[in-house]
Amino acid sequence: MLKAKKYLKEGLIQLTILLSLIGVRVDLDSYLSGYYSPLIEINLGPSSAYTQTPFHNLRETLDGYSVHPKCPELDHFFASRRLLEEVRTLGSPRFHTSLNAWLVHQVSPTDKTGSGPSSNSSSSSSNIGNGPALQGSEDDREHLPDADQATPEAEHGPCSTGACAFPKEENDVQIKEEEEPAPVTQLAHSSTLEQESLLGGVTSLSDSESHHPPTFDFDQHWNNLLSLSVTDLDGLDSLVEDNDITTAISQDVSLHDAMLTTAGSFGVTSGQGGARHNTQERNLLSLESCSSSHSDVSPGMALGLAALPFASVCNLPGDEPPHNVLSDCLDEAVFDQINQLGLEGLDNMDMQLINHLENVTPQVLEDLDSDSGLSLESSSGGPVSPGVSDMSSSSSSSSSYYEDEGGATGYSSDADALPLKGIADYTSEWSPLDHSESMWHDHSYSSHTFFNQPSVTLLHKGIKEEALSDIEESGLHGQQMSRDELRAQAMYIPFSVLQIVNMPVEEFLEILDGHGFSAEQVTLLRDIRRRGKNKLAAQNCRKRKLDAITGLQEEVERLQAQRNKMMREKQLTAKTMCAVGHQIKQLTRDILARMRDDSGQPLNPERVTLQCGANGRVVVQPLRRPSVSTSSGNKTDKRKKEKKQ
DNA sequence: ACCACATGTCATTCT
DNA sequence: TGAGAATGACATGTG
Repeated sequence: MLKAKKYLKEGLIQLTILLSLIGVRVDLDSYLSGYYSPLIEINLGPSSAYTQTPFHNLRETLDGYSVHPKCPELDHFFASRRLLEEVRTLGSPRFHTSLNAWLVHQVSPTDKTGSGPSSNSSSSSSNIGNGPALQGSEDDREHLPDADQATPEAEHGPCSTGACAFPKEENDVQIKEEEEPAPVTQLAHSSTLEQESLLGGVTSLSDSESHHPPTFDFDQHWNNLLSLSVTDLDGLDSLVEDNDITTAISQDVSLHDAMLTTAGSFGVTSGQGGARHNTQERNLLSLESCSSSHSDVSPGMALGLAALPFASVCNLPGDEPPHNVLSDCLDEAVFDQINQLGLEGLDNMDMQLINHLENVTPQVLEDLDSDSGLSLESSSGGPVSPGVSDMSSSSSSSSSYYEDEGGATGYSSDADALPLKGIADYTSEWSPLDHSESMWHDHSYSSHTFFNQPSVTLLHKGIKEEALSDIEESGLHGQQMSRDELRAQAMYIPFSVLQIVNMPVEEFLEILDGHGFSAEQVTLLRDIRRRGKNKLAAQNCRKRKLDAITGLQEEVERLQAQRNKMMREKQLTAKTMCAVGHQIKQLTRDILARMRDDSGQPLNPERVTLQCGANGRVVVQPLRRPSVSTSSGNKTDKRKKEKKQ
């Protein structure tokens, strides 16, 4: 019954489309709002049609669910999605691809045998080689009672009808991913062909008997469009695990449920459940670890958003339940559409995605989080190392050694990865560790080689201040170590400068109080920390200053360009006005030359002129002599001046 | 030697 | 009230 209802709606939609092609608008909102709600009209002129909620409308919904308003990735994501939708509608003005999402249910599970409907690569063939695309829909509409029988037939693959010219579609999803860089051009191409085929379909509706069995040309056509939608929804399609089309249709599983049930097990085929699920959850831990405050984002969601342009996951509010963050904000209709996508090769795609995520290094994730261009805080290990988590977790402070706020916000090094207990467990070892990418830009005081050493043995207590001065004066160590490093060594402070600077203030205060440091050592520790913080602050400040200068320069250029443009427009307008004035004058002369006064003499253009009134009437008016008027005016002015005097 | 630039440091103010 | 961020000014090293 549900299938029949769907096919009835399909027929209605297709009828609506047909009617829209001839300029008749049909409001299916009330009809379909229960299933495809809400419907949104896209006014595309004479062929406007009602369509289902476009995905980009989720932006507002997401706003309602407190998605971080400053998330640039999200902005980019929705902006690009909106643009893509606009391009799609431009290229295919008669349909909105979202409308066709549920038609993909006719994709057969037996498509693995090579007869399945192509979601993307078959677009050209189906558009070119096959006749009117609407023919299939017409047949579909005529065979609505046979919809249940038609579905299994469709499951045997549309290529059985001869409509598919690309029989090998086992990895259509992968192909989709590979061809993703050129969706717009492909879309434009397919859209043009689509229009042609649609027009052909309109003209050939009457002779439907001579055409192929139902739906497949049309379905492939829809699938072509849908494949783009699916490409757009690549962050979601991995959440659909059911390949069985009939199951997808009959069970009516919402994506909401799919997200919850397949969270972390995206793409896992039924029956494999457990272990793989855990494995993928583990895989996602690295993704989640990019921000500890977001650790409660569900793996499924994380993966789904990982497909977004570098995952706005990290900016999602961590205190939001996962389904509240995404699934609640997704339209129910979108869920239905996506749920019903019988996507072949989804497992393959998911595994690729998983592998891709596994290959994402913490450094990459850190780069995604950090918007700073400074190299000082980018370490080889990155802040997303487990050590950081350990440290921050072991720390009683809420802050971390690495403050991920963008810019030069912290001394970043592998020393940060040391658990604090390990730091506290000092005896005679320094542990600056690998600072190959550390913040030490001070070419005057330090060099990277010092930090490349895995560990530097602390100078033992026998070394005196003189030794320090000797070291400082000596070329080698004096060049390799910063002043504060030397001072710290000289004062037997068992912490590296990085540790001193980056540790939370609570830890720092505990160390100052609890380790029996002398007053000089405490002062030095405070100075080292202050200088280190200030060094970073200075670097940030300079970066901001440069950015501000750059921004101002760009604005100056923009304003100059705008000024030049306006100047050109002004000149052009002046020229136009001059030409128009000249034309008017010439026309006036012509007209006056053909007119006669009461005595039958032609009007003198020197004495009269034509005036166009506000009501459109043109009258002849005597022309004032400017010399007379000005002279009289001057006389009156002179009189006024005399009166005043 | 001079200059431009990068970077560190200090002092100060503000949050 | 202290920590830290921000920033101007100065010092220093480098090319």
